[in-house]
Amino acid sequence: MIKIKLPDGSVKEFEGQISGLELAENISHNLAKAALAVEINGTLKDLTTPITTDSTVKIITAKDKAGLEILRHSCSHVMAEAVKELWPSVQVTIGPFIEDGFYYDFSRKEPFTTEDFAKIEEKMHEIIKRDEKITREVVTRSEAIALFKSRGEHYKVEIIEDLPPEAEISLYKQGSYVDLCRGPHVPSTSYIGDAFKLMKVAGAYWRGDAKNEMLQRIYATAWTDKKDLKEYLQRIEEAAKRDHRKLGKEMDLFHFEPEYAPGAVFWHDKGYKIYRRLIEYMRNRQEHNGYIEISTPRVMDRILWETSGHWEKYGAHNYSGQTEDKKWFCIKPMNCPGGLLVYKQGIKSYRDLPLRMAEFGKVNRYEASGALMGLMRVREFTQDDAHIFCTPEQMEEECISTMKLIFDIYKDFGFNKIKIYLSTRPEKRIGSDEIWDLCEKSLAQALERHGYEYEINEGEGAFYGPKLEFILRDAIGREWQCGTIQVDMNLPQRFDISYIGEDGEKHQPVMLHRALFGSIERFLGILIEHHAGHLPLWLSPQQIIVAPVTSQFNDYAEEVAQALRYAGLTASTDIRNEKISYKVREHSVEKIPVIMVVGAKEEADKSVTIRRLGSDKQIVMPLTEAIEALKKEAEMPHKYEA
RNA sequence: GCCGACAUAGCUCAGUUGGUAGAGCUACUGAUUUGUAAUCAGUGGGUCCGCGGUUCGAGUCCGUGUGUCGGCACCA
Repeated sequence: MIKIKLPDGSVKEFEGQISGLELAENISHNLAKAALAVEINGTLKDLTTPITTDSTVKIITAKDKAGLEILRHSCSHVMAEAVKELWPSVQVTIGPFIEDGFYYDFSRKEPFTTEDFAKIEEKMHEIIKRDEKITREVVTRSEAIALFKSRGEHYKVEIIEDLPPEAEISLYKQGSYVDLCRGPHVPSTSYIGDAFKLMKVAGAYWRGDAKNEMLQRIYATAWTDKKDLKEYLQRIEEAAKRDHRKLGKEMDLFHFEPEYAPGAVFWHDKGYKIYRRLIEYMRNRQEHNGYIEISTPRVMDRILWETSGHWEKYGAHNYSGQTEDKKWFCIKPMNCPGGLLVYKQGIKSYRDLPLRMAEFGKVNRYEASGALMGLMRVREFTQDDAHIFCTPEQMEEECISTMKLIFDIYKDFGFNKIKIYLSTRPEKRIGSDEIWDLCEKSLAQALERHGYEYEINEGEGAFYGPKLEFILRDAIGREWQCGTIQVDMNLPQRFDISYIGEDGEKHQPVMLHRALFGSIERFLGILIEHHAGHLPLWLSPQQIIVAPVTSQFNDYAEEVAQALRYAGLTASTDIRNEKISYKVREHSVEKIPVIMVVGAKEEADKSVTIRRLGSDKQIVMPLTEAIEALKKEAEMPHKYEA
């Protein structure tokens, strides 16, 4: 007699062992039809797995996140089977589910083409129609190795050989296809349905290591039904419409010169206005949070980065060169040495700490050519950098207040969902383990004491210290890493900085590196995509266009624009001899937030007709009222008067 | 950097099996005085990414360099 507890709290009793499928059938016929897998005491298993002891059991369907993931994983096996049927000499490697779908990495000399996609998809539909049973089998290590060797699957053999000795080795079979896999999977191929699509082929290193061979990765998306698939494809289209590279051109914000300055931004008037506005905002917030601001040279002797350790680790990614006097200069790739040199001016007392030293520093890094991506990844960018020098006792409080500032600032830009990662010591690092222990512990403590949820990124810290990373989620659900706080006890040591403590003795301060936007360029790109170009009024470089209906009202249009400008708003007139619909269209494409149309009526009663970007409603109101409302809306959040 | 695709007018793109480059928008000129996402007509506009090769002949084929895009690796 075994007892099975179900998610609704009810308990069912059975004479002997029972499989997930039989259990589902026992609950309801519909559930049995929808069942894909089963969760036994918190572990996902195949539907056919026998339940032999008292257990808590949940039947997994495509409605569960886990169900959809299993479906995708099974679909990746079907794709691999299709590829093997079409090109038997191709070797398979790994094929996990991912967000929105799955991929499979293949080893094959000839590149896969998009024409191959149609063939593969057709074969997959065929396999699904065959409704091949998917079965699990546990084998010994030597049996598994022999099997995959005989099939010429050398990557699989390598995976098995690297498995820990105690690992259970399971095979999943469907038709003539066998894969090494932990599972679970759907019971047979027909469960997968037809809501999948091969998306793209890309290179990927075997085991994620650039030293290894490059495989061909086929990405695909898979859903429970066609409707979800269609929605997903529309989501991708929507994301393409928001692409900041496309919008940047349409809004005339910036351009690149791939020939002369790859990865460096040429800011146009409007783009630079936003850029300056972001700095103005951040400067304002920092000044009111006890920061001072400095500016240090962009070109300095490379000795500084040899001292910091950056040269050894990143030398090849720096811009540097020798001058006539045989010195090696380096365009700064980060601002820290500059800040440290400013700190070293004069003697610091414990009374001077915490010393929060900000710098909007332009830095250059020779990023790998393949890493460049619009404003998101560039070779020349501006950090909203700051270095906080403090005593070890102040460290936690400084981390907390910086975090509070970060969340508050992101809120002003419309980002409310923020993830935190704690990145710990990497393999290649400087400093003793004792220092690392202390730094990591204090960051974790700061987070936990104040109830922040976070995840750990093992080994992803900077080479001089652990870091907190702040990831924000945009309007269409994409995640971007922006802010960071890094605890550093190594550079203070290397640059030999100190303060005089209450005891009259010299002590070494802790250095926190922090950036909130991260890079102004990148943050601006994220903002464009987040708002799909519809920037809030306070960030818009051109807030208002006043368009007269005919040239008869040019004077009144100018009068309106003048009044708006007096109120501190950015307003221009469009007195071109064009139809009003033409002007509306053009300024809408340029993402101008407010279009004011003026004609006889408006001139007569000193009013304006307002059309807001993204709406086709027309609102008539007195000019004075409009100015007051827009002036209020255009105020920078958290603006403090000096 | 690696794998793959791509590079044609200011922009978006077409260009057959190799035969001497085209559309729409933009710009310019003129007409039109217009009430909320493209008024009409005319005129301009090209190192077909660079270099080399094959060929009687290359935007088209081959090699190479540069860059862009999609990923991977990297991200102080």
